[in-house]
Amino acid sequence: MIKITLPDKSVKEFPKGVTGLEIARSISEGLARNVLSIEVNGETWDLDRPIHHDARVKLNTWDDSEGKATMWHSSAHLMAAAIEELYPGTKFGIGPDIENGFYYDIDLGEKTISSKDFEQIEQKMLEIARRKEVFVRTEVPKEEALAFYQDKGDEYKVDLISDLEDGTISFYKSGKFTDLCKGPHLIDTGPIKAVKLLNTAGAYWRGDESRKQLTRVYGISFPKQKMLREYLEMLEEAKKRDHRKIGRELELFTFSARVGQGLPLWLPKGAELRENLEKFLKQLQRKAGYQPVITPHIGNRNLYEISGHYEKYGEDSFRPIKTPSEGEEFFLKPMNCPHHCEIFKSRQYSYRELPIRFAEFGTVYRYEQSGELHGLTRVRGFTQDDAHIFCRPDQVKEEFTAVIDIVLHIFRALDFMDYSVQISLRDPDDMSRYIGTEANWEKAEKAIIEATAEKGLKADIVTGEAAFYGPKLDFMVKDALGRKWQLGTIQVDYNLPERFELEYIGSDNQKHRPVMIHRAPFGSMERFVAVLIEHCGGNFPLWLIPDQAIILPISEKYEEYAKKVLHLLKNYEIRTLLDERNEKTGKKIRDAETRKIPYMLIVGEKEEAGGTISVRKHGEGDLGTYSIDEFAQMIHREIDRMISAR
RNA sequence: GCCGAUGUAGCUCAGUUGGUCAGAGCAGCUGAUUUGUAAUCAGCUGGCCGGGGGUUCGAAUCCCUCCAUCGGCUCCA
Repeated sequence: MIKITLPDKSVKEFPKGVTGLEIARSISEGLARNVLSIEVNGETWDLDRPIHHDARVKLNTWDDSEGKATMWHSSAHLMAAAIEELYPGTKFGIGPDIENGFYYDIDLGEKTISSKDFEQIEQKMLEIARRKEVFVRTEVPKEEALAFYQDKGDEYKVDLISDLEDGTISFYKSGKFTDLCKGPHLIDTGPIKAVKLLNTAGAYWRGDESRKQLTRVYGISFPKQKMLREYLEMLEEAKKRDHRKIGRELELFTFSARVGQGLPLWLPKGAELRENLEKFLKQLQRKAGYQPVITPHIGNRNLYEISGHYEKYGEDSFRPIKTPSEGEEFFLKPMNCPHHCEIFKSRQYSYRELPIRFAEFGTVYRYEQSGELHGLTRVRGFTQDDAHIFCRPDQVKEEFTAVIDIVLHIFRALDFMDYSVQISLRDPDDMSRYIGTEANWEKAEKAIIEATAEKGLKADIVTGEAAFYGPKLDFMVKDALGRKWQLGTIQVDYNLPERFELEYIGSDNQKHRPVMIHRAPFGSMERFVAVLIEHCGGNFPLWLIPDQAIILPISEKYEEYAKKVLHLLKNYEIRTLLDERNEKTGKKIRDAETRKIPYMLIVGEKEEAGGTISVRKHGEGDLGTYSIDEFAQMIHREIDRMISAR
């Protein structure tokens, strides 16, 4: 007998060799019907794999992410099986489960596959699923596995197996389809009741641009048809929050092919929104001891040779601008730091003056590959809410944590609580990608890790994601469709101060090298606004929104009174519009609701007589009658509540 | 940049196999209406069917090419 410990700490005895399915059945028939995989001492196993030793186990159902993963991984095999039947000769790459569903990378040779073919594949998948094909695990020696795929002519699998360690290699077979796979899988294809292929994409073999591009087919599956329907509805809902759609509807920004792709044009409402954000941060920065600086949009080639940007990005970036007679070369600035370094160099600093904090909403231009551009989140010209802190080595941690505080303050003010934090370190196996010494990198990475821990932030540590001059702490947020974007970033840099030979005079009257902290709490205004739009669905916080209120006169008769109210509210610094159109009140309300204006102020006979306004709140409805003063106080209180740190 | 898809009025979309196919709703303009918490009525304007080239007696529709957009891949200072 062996002892099996369940998640609730209860211990049950089973005969040696008991399987997950048998454990589930011993608990209840219902669980046995719904269980998808089992975790044995933290490792996910097939339900029919015998357990020979005492173990902690957890039974995974659809409600566990591990259960979904098992389902989706098996669904990837199911899709591959369907594709192999429909398109004989297809070669298969990899087919994992992902956060929402699964994909399989396939090579169809001369054939192509597109969304038109999806239905046929889905039908075939369901047909196979209904047969309840059992997933059979077999283990074979490496040579045998290689021979199998060499025979089949599938060079991708051969490539995969060649990289595996010698020994036995596991295969899973269900029906006619056999696949190299370490598992685990469902018992059989039965639980897969609903499938939907979502899209296709080109994907380089092993993520390497220089290798062949395979066709990646994305799909998702569910144990119930209803769940699929709900998932598709959810996707539709998410599309409604897409910043590109809302940006157009609310007239925030646009693009023009004539101006150039990836170059956003901010419309008046969008510009006002952005200015409100900038004002907010400028105020915060002034309090935190930042000094504004302003630098030009281009810089001499020499500047970027010193910073290392030229070597790193010169060839892949915009071409230089040349002066006609002197033959000088200038680049559109890709970053503000080199300019700020030169500002620091413009005079001598004492250790007593540090830290020096230079802040600039600096617009930068980067060549992004055309296929990478995406609304406001990935553009070729954007404005960073940039600042560079030049400090003494002993001030790094304190300055770093102070920046974290600013980022978190902003996130709170915008009710932006669903973010993740990532520490990006260098790739120790490929130091050629970076500038600077080992010792400097170690110091910088240590500073970030310690400061982050001190602030109690739970950060994922990712190697190989650092900037070329230093490690980063990034704040990431998901968009409406679940894609992750980097917003705020804080970077510790020992390298650029060396390259620019930055110095300050220490208490010992000697020259010392400062440390630089690069930081941008929003990241870029463009990307931040994009994510903000999707976060609030265009219903911006009251303090930020361009138009806070709109006056809706019942008829032309009350226009004079409406103008008086408008004047009063403007004196209260409430951003107010007046709808003077010759329309019925219902229409004006509908339009104001569509424009997502927070407050609608209806004025007619009653209001004019009493010197009041009828207040309707966006998305909520009639709030009743207020005096102008009362309303103004209410607005200001609401705003204060939002922007004061909670 | 690569793979795949898409491109018809400002916006959202119809347009059958190439042959009155240049359409609708909203928006806009002009009038009428003087309006009380999500759409008042009527009339009108508006499109080189993304650009260019080709096939054809004839192209929004088929082919090539360029541009832009969308979904991924790669990249992201």
